[in-house]
Amino acid sequence: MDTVGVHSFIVVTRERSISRAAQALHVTQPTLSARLRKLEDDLGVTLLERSWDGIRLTTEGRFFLSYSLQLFQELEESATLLRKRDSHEADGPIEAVTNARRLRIGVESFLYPALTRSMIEGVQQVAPEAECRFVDKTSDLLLNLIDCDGLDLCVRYRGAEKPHLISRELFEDRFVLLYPKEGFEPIGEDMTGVSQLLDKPFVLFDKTSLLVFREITQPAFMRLFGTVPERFHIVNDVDVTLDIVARGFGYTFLPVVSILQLLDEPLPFRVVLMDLDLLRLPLYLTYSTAAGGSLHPIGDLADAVYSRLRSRLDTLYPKLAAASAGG
Amino acid sequence: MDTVGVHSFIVVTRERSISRAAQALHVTQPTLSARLRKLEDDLGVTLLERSWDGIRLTTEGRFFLSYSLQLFQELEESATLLRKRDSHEADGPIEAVTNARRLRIGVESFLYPALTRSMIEGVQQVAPEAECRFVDKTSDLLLNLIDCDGLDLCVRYRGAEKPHLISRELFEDRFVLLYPKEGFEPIGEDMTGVSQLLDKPFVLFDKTSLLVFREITQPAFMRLFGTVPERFHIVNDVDVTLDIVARGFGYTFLPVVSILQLLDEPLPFRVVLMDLDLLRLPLYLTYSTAAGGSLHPIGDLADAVYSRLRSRLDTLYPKLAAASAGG
DNA sequence: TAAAAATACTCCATAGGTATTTTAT
DNA sequence: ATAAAATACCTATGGAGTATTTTTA
Repeated sequence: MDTVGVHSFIVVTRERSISRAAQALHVTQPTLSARLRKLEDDLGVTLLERSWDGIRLTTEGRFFLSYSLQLFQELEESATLLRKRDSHEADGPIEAVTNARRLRIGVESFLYPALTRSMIEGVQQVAPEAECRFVDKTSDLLLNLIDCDGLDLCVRYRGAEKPHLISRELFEDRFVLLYPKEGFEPIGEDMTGVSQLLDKPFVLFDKTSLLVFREITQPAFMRLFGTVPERFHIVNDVDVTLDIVARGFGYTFLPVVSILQLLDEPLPFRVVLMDLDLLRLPLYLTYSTAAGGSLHPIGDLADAVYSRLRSRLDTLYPKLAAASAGG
Repeated sequence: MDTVGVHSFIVVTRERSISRAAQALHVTQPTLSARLRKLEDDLGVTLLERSWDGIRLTTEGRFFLSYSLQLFQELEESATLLRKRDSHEADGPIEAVTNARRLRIGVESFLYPALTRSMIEGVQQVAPEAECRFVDKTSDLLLNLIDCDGLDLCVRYRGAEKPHLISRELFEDRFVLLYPKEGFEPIGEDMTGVSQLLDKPFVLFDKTSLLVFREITQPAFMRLFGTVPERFHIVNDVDVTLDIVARGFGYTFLPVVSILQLLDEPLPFRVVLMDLDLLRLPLYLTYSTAAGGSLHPIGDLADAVYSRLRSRLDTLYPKLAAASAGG
């Protein structure tokens, strides 16, 4: 698959016609038709419904469009920045990003609001002069990054066995069901009355990774309800996910750890710890002993971050019990 | 540029050798060398330093790697999901994402924590039964999305004049300089004493868009300091940016609006409103009157969201004055 | 001399163009 | 009849392979 195909698709979508898009792209209409067909063949799906008066997006086309736009924009941006740097028009920020001495730290997106603060504290303690980069990504992407030496240290679900990687288990994460205080009967530990939730939309946390949904959430739905919810809100931020539930606009379930930062105050929603085996995920601190990390005392650093995280995570269940009782 | 090139680059990075990567990819070594050369030619920069014992990433290579991994992962994921859906292995979540009736709302990343709650309130008031999708993206990407009918409504910097788009100005955003309470002399409104900050790293909020840095932050640095900071922390979340400053680990400047959600309590850092013309950005509510939106009363919805946002934004300067005086 | 990468050269797949046909109103 | 998209066909670029050379420890 090439970028001209993706770009063509984007322009066709914007112009709402292949012929018009062909003009905009300065290619002939058959050429553009062929590009689109090739893109569809590569993906194995139909993206556009062709008709005499232009085109319409199919369901698959709508889905792929959001990816395409982001993808293309990121590619364009990185290429632009690289070229500008090459011609000495830009420097500061790229130098900063690619600085080989920088300590690069990744956190699983679900846990970013909950755990990043503790990690900063650990770094400050051991390496107060270090420059840092903090990113939140899916666990899979974090593994790829650390494997390619694009990351020094990360917190992610599931361990990683590689020669140059060290993983230490932090916690066995479980899931909690979150639903609004108003408008629902309390749901028991055994999930009695859970079906009343199906009237509201499920709030799906989706940081460009619906695969997580498929692997974890979907089987859980089948066990809980025997079906998948009909209505969804979709959000790409944990805090907004929680906000929506607190406002009574939907319900959700999330890893327990991802609500850790809220447990010091009364919770604005109801919480039930879900006792399903398939919703248990080991959480690891993984760090790299490869080239990039060697400029910092990466072992000491991992120790400091580990102990900060552990002491924070140790407060989770006591706080959760208190918060549940209080609410 | 094609995906095999990017994928080749990723594997070479992981294997740390072209020959070994060639084996892993089941192609010959010259083929892989050619792919890499083509990728470098396309980008106009050298990504790898070749040597007898393998390869090393250049500065540009390190920079491009982080983009590549994300890019490739997103592409793979979208392709996988599309194919699974096509073979009826998956449905729920993709149906949900692509549901044509869904109300799709975007917010500029800088302002996501500050404004999303008000937008949810507006939607709940007018369309309590709607299913929603909330995303945070850069202003540029939001414009592309709404232009391709991938979004119904968004809050973004700068207006947008297109036949099917309506824009209403919400606010003229300004920037605030944020620095730790401990370890610094107070900085005046006229920026006296600002140079003491150069000892600490600047905290750069970077949601995959260093272009924002180049356009806005860099000229501001030149005006403030006559130079660009030497040290940077890089973070892709506004809340973590604020955390780092609060902990005395660096300083930053941000749009005023992006700290709105903190102004109800005493601020954990010091704040100075920056009086530079180049740091004034009009903020707009933009919505689409094209196909997608027509299933909702999009005009009414925009009105409700607009008035919620306006009343929230009206509290900003009074609260900021109170918070600054209190700190 | 051994391992890694680059170069030279051939072959074939395919992307792009022009001209034409099909489809729907 | 018209506007949009698909099809047929030709050409030229370029990506993949094999065989060989260069580089450096």
